Amino acid sequence: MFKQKKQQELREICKSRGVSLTPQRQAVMRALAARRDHPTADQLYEDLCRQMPGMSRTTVYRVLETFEKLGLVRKVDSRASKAHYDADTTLHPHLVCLNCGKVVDYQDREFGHLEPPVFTDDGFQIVDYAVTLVGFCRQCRQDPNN
Amino acid sequence: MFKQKKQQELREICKSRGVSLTPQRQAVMRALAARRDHPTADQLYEDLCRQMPGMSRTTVYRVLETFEKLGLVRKVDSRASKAHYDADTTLHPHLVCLNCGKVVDYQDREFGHLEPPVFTDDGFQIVDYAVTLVGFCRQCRQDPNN
DNA sequence: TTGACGATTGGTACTTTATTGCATTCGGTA
DNA sequence: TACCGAATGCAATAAAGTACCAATCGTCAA
Repeated sequence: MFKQKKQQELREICKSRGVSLTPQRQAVMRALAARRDHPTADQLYEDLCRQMPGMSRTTVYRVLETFEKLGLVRKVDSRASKAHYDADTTLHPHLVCLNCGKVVDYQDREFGHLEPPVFTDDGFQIVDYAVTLVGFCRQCRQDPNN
Repeated sequence: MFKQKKQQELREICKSRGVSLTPQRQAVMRALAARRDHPTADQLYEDLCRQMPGMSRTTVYRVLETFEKLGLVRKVDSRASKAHYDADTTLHPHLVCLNCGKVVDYQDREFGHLEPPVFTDDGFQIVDYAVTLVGFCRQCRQDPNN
């Protein structure tokens, strides 16, 4: 199961990078990996408050930032003015709903596979890319008021 | 010239959609179309303050929102937690710098041209998509402190 | 197993980005 | 040129994210 795998990876990375394996970090990873969508820091904070009273919003933001640096999670590109996080760091396309802002995986993980150059003519170094499909999720098409 | 073309388009769209052609709207369009990168609302506001004292930040936000609804501008997808705007509404890939956050066009406008389905198996309706190349611009590679 | 040390956390305050409400002013039409 | 609804400016507020610092915790060596 993905959730277990990520907990395992978290333990290994913490160990090898000399970073503490705190209950908060484990909880954030568990909460993120448990979701099939790609939540914002605040959405995760809400999940975590229930499971772990006393959890601080600041900590959630910081843990996610740390995870990003460790390569354990990724920020998802979207038009929305807030960061969405994905525990699956392999390259794959996302769907973003224009109505509710939800971010989920696109079924065909190979869709939009590209091979950008390492450098552009301008000297811009490309290290990553994202393919984002934008539209309206089924729920929002049925009931546009969320 | 692109700037002139967009001013023209603004006049036409305002007329046909029964929306006022205010000096503020013209100024925002001029300021946005004049830039080769894709600025945030606040960056535009700063440009505009110089050209048009008394211009309000709120107005810039509202005008951009209106333009988006009218199809005159687009928000650019990015990992950053703020909205970047592009006056070129045709589909083309962007480069985003991870260091300074700058958003610019990728030279090869045909790169990453895709044909996503109109509906996914989940019933998600796809109306648009974005290809974003992520990395480090030349300036930031030479001087990572901005 | 314990003690010490540096890393991490929680809380608060603050910044940045964006939105809302409302009185005033303005653009477009008659 | 006067009217009317739309748009603006200002101030207040909301939402998203960051900085600071004292208190606490996880890790490692003894």
